[in-house]
Formats: sequence, structure tokens, C-alpha cells
Amino acid sequence: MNIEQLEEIIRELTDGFDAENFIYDLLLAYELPKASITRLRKGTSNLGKGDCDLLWKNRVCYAHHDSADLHGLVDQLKSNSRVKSAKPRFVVVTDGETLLASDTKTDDSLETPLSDLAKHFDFFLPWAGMEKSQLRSESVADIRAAEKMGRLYDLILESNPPKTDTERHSLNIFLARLLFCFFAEDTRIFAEDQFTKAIDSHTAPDGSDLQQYLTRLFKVLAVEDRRDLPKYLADFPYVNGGLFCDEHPVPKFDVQSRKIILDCGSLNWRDINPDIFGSMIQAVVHSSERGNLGIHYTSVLNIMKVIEPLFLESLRAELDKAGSNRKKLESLLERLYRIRVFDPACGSGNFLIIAYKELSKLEIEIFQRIYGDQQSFQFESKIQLTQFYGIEIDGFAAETAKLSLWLAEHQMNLAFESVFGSARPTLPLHDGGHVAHENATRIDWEEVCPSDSENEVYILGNPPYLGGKSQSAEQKSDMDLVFENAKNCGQLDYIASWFMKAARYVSENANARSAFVTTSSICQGSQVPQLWPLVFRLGVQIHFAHKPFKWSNNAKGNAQITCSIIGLANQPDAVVIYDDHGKRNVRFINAYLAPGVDVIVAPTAKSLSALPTMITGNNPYDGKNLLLTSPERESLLAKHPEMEKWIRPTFGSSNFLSGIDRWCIWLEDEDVEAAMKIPEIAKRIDKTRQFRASGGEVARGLVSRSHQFRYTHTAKSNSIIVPAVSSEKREYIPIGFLDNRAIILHSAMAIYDPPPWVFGVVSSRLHVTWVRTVAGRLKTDLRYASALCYNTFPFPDLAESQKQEIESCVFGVIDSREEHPEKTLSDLYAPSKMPGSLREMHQRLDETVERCYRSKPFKDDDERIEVLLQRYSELIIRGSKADA
DNA sequence: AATCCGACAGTCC
DNA sequence: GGACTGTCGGATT
Repeated sequence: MNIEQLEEIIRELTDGFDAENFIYDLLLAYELPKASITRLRKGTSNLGKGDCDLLWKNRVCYAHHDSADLHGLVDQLKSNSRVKSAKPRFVVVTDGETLLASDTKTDDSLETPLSDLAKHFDFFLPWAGMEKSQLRSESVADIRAAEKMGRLYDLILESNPPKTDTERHSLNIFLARLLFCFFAEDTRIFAEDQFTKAIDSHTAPDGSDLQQYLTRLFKVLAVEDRRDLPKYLADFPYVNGGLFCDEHPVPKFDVQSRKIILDCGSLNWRDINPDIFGSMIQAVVHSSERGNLGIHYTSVLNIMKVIEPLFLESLRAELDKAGSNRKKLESLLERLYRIRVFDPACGSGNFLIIAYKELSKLEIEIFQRIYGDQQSFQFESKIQLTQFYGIEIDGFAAETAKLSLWLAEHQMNLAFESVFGSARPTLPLHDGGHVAHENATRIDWEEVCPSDSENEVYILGNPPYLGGKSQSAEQKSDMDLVFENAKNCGQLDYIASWFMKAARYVSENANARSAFVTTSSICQGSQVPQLWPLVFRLGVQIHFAHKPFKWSNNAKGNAQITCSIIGLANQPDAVVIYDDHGKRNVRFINAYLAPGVDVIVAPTAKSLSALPTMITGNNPYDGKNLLLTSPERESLLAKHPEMEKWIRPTFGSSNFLSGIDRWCIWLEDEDVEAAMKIPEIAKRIDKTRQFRASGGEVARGLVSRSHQFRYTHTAKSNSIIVPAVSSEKREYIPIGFLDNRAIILHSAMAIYDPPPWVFGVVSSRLHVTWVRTVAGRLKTDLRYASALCYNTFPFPDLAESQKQEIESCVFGVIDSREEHPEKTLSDLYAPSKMPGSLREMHQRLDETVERCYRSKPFKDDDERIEVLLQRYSELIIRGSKADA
């Protein structure tokens, strides 16, 4: 949703107020579903029935009365029983002049002349799914400004397309300078509206001389000498070198682009929040990311989750200990000035800005403790932007980061002034942050942020996540460089580069520590054995970790990802695990972000415990042409009953768990000739061929046998199916037996022709506990992989009698499931719905399986995992000895 | 030859 | 619109 458009639409609605349609058009403006509104307009789904003009469940209750006591009307509607049961989010009433609205969830109310409604558009944003708590007023300002800047950027690009990197760089700098001027004239760096007014009155409306004017002005801002300048330029203060020193060409303008500059100037930049504004601007400027404004910027909450454990908690602890002891406070100040904050993927600088602000707040607190409120003293912050370092691959973001740091410095100067009555002057600008426009995976970090035994270096940030298959060729070669072509690293996420480089930096500097927000997947499943042995080999430890949490920020569409935060240190003084509920001190954090045992489980091709082979199900590679739904199968069979023998029941994870029938065309080579005579089959095979021919390398290799799946594994008598992904909420992973007609798809694992007791092993609580530790995840759900979960599972050799005991329990489980033929496995294994009898049968099975390990029952899952890891380590050692 | 992954993706209410 | 829960192609091993 575009906020500017929204405002515009509402303005039109109120300017030409149309009593009949007003409320419907208002709802449409918030992008509520058109079809529903059409139905409401017709009256068919309006629940109002005379009490009000419109009543829409969960959304709105609306009434229009020309001469009504609006407050009375709202109260009356709110207490009406029909309205109550419809639970409308808003009750809206108007007399055609004034509009009164009440938010039933937050109890906020809005009373405004109808003509001013557009100004209060944010009141109804919950209709569009944006809650007020998520959308603070300053972020409305941010979004509005970002959208305007995006338009300006487009226009400038159109008439000044950059041809070279130098030109692109100049354009970035120009925009950063422009932003500075907008901000400056609203926050007392310049005189009020000085910049916009100057353009308005000193340049031609057609934009023709704006380029010349800005070129001159930017030059003037960089020189101290104000003599020999016309007054309208001399009135601007000296800003300095940093931002304005080099000469960069200013783009050409026309009527439109000049007008947008003036529009931008009229926005209220005082409310802009440099923490996130930079990210929004960046998103707007990169058209590919437009529409998901700032989807990847890190929320302040998540930034705090990084910087608090990394250094803030330690600084605060030192402050507490210092109390009012002047000496200790002064030494803490010295420590503040020795801190270096380094974000090697800084984007537009969010982390650096928040870190800067937090350190400044701490400095203010210390000053207050030392000097009280002695107004006479000249307090000046001694925290320098030069303590902040960044690397950013995108040129525009790098410029925005530098600029945002200056803006943040100015904001903190104002904060200083409001506490102490004076502060260091913002102008001329001090030296800025060290933000290198470089590829962080390539450049030596010491070159950007040199370590120094005197200083404390904190490396932090939220580097980019890109799975092994989503990386570009260049990013792949970045990875090769960082990992020095180490073996079996090809599937690592791109972010692993940052961990590797941080580990190297930290391992060489006792005073350096790092912490990144990361995709959780580097601590799960197959990436663990790829990355962490290399990190731990450097002598680095995880000194704190935040357990996986769902990514969220205030952007419209949040990224679909589960994150963790991981801190690395050389010699940690404490090791702490955080989750959403709090923190706890532990002795050691392993690569799975679990406390305790230092074990990494590597995938193996064969079961370490000699369990029968489990392999991935058959991957069809058919473009959905060899697979059939039940109706498709029935209509085929109606015409060609002889096809029955070539149609097999088919199971992936999903339809196995939810009990939906699926089918596939399954032909042996010798069947092809006969089958091709049936036009429907010939058509499907041909479509499969076309699909494969236009696919990747693997697909093209399968063109010549398009009548078959990529793999054609089947059971002689029966098989066990294990879903590849299963909800983490289930106590057990639901697995099942299938007959020899069944085809298992590659969204599930298969053991063909197994002895029945294996079902008991894989179903057992002991095994699920193992899987929860070592498996990869899809969000937080378990992802079952044979090489990681099954082949690594340590299981004792069984006597025949033990196998029989387990088998009898297995049949108990099966029988108990069959007592509920109407229920799907998904129903049966939902934790809240699991039938008591089934749970009992599983418990009996668990006890039997666990007795294979030892006679004494296990106390809890912690003990189970400890014993399993212990046995795993022994198996690995025995295995490596056997190899040698 | 077989795998394990996805700044995810489809479905349901 | 968000709660819920697992597809499918394929570069890598």
C-alpha cells in the first residue's frame, strides 16, 4: 500500500463527499477485498439491519445521520447487541461535517472535520493489517519520505542515466547531500526551511538552473570563507569537508524533479528516524526491492538483542559497580572512548547508529553521575564517529550509512543539550564513520578496522543470507576464497563467510568479539559439520547465542525466515544462552546452540548401527504430468479400465500425513509400447518430455526416459515411509507401512522391505529426541534426512527376542491407529488430539526400545540425548580406528 | 547415484 | 492476513 496514494484518495473522498458511497470507497482505499465490498454495497452481506448503515463482521460499523449527537450515537452503537456480536474493529459515525471513529481494540478515538480525514489516515491502518504498535508515528514519516525520495530518484535517473561507476557514485553522493540538507533545515543545523526556500526563490520554476545553483551551493557548504559571496549563499553555514569536500557533478533537473525536491523539503524531516530511514531509502532506490520496503532491515529490537550481550550489558555492569565513584566512572569513560564498533555488512548503518546512540546515552549517564547538573560546565561528548567502522558492498547504502551517522551525531548533540544545556556544535561536521565501499568477503577486515591491543573491537551486524543454491557465481567464488577451497563447504550459506572471517579476526585479537544475526540453518543439520569444525579449530568459542526466533520488522512483508544470534569470542568470561523468555548461564554452547556436550554430528552414507538402508523417495521430475489426483485417475480409468495396472498409489509427506489419495503413472520399460497407444498417457509422457527438455542439467538428462520418474525404487513386499518434514509440535514423527504397490515420493524417506522392528526404532521417542538435536529444519519444523538423522543414530545390536518384543509393540501402535479409521495421521499425532490409547501404545514402545540400551529408565530427554551423544562419539571413534 | 536445502511456499480459515 | 505445515528442482557430493 502506498501511503501517499492512500492520503490522496481519502482527500478526494472527503472533498466530494458522497453520502451513499463514502464508507465503501473508504474501505476500498485500505485495499480491503473488492468482491466483499461489492456484496456489502448491494446489501446482501450487510449485517446492519436498520441499526446502522453498514455492519461488517470484524471490520466496521458505520452510520451517517445529518443531525446527530455523534458521541451518543457511537455509544449507542457500541452497546447494540447485533453490533457487539459482529465485533467490528472500528465504529465510525458522521454527520457529513465531522467524523467520529472509535477503535474497539485499542479504545482510541478520532474526532475530526471530515475535510481533514486524510491527515488521520493512519487511524484506520489496522484495516490494512498494520497495527499502530508496529507503525509508530515516526515510521509513517520515514515511509512517506522514502517514497518521495524514490520518486525523485526515478526522475533523476530518467534524465541523467549514469553510464559509469563514477557517475553512479556521484549520484549516490548527490542524494546523500540532498538528504542532509532536508534534514538540516528541519533540525536547526540550517535556519528553518533555509534550503527549500532558497531553491524556491532563487531558481527558475522550470528547473533549468537548479543544477548550476546546487553545484555552487554544495561548493559553498565545503568552504569556511564566507567573504565575497552573495548573501543568499553566505547565509548557509560552513558544513565541512567530509560530506561536501569532493566535487561531484549535480544532475540536471526539470519542472517535475524540481517540484519533488520542494515537496521533499516540505516534509517534516525532524521526525525521521535515521535508525531505519536509511534502509527504507535504500530499498526505494533499488527498484528490485521496491514494494517490499525495507524487508531486510534489522528492527531496533533485534539490534538490541545483538549489542546488549555483546558489550552493553558489560558496560552497564561496570557502571553499576562504579556507583558514584568518580575515579571508576572516569575509567569507564576512557573505556567508552576505546570501543570500536565494526559492522562488516553495514547496509545503511542501522547497527552502527544504534550502537552509537547507546554509547552516547551511557556517556550522558556517566557525566550526570560525575558532575550532577552543574549547568556552568561545558559538557562535550567525546565519543567520535571515527570509532565506528563498516563495510558495505552497495555504494548508495555506504553513503547513506556515513550520512546517517552524522545525523545520529546531531540528534545526540541535541539530546546532550537538553540534559546539560550545552553540547558540542554539530557544524562543521566532525570526521565521519569509516565506511568502506567494498565486498566484505574479499577485503581484509584488518584493513578497514585495524585491531589494536588498546581497543575493544565489537564486530556485529546482520549479513546477507543466501543458501548454497541461491548464490551467484561470484558469490560462490567469494565463498571459495574465504573457505580456502576446503572440502564439503559448497552448501554453506553465504553468511558463513562472515562467521569465518569474524572467527579469524577474533581468534587473533583477545579484545575483539563478534555477534551476528543469522539464519538458524547454519546451526542445524548439514551446515553444522561444514562450518563449525573450521571455526572451533581457530580456538574461538560461542560466548552467547540467542535461540531461533521468527524474523520480524515493521516492513510490509516480513522475510519468511527463522533467525538466531551467535556471538564469538576468544576467551569468554561467561557463556550465556538467550531465548524469548530470558537468559541462562551455561558452561558451554555447542554448534547446535545447545548447552553441554561438544559434539558435531556429520552425515554418513550408511547406518553406523547397521540398520537397514533408508533412502529418499522417488523424485518424479514430471512437471506434474505423471502424477494424478483422484478425480484425474477416475476419469482416466472410466475411459481406459485396462490402465489400472499402470496406476499406482503415491505418497509424499503431505498426502501421507493428511490422508489424501494421490496416484501416478508407473511404467516399466516393456510397458511403454502398449501404454503409448492410449492417447492420454502419450500426452502426459510428451508433456513430461517437454518439461524436462526445458529444465536444468538433471532434467535434460532424463528426457529419453520421460515415461518414468527420475528414480524408480519400489518395495518387493512392503516399505516404511518417513515424512521428510514434520511439525515440531508432534511428540512423534508419524511414520507408516505401505504395500508393494505404493510409490514413495522424494518428499518422504523410504526403507524398502524392512524388518518390522525398524518401524519401532524410528517411531521411538529416543529417536525423535536424536532427530530434534541433529536434524535440519524448515522454519522450526523437523526435516528428516537419512544421512543425518537415521544413519547417525546409535542403536545397539538386538537379540532376536528383543526384536520380537519391539515388533509386538509396533503392531500395538498400528492397531491403535486403526481404531480411528476416520482420522488422518495428522489428526492422530496432533499433540492436543492424540488418542490416549495411541499414546499408551507409543509409551509401551518407547520403554521397550529404551530397554535395549539399558535396564534403568531414562530420567528425561536431557539424559536421553547425553547417552545417545556418548554412544555416537564411541561409534565414530571405533569407525575411524577401523578405517586406520 | 542420491542428497538436503530454500531472507520459502502453498493452503486453510 | 496470518496460522499452519510441508513441495520440488538440482548443484553438490
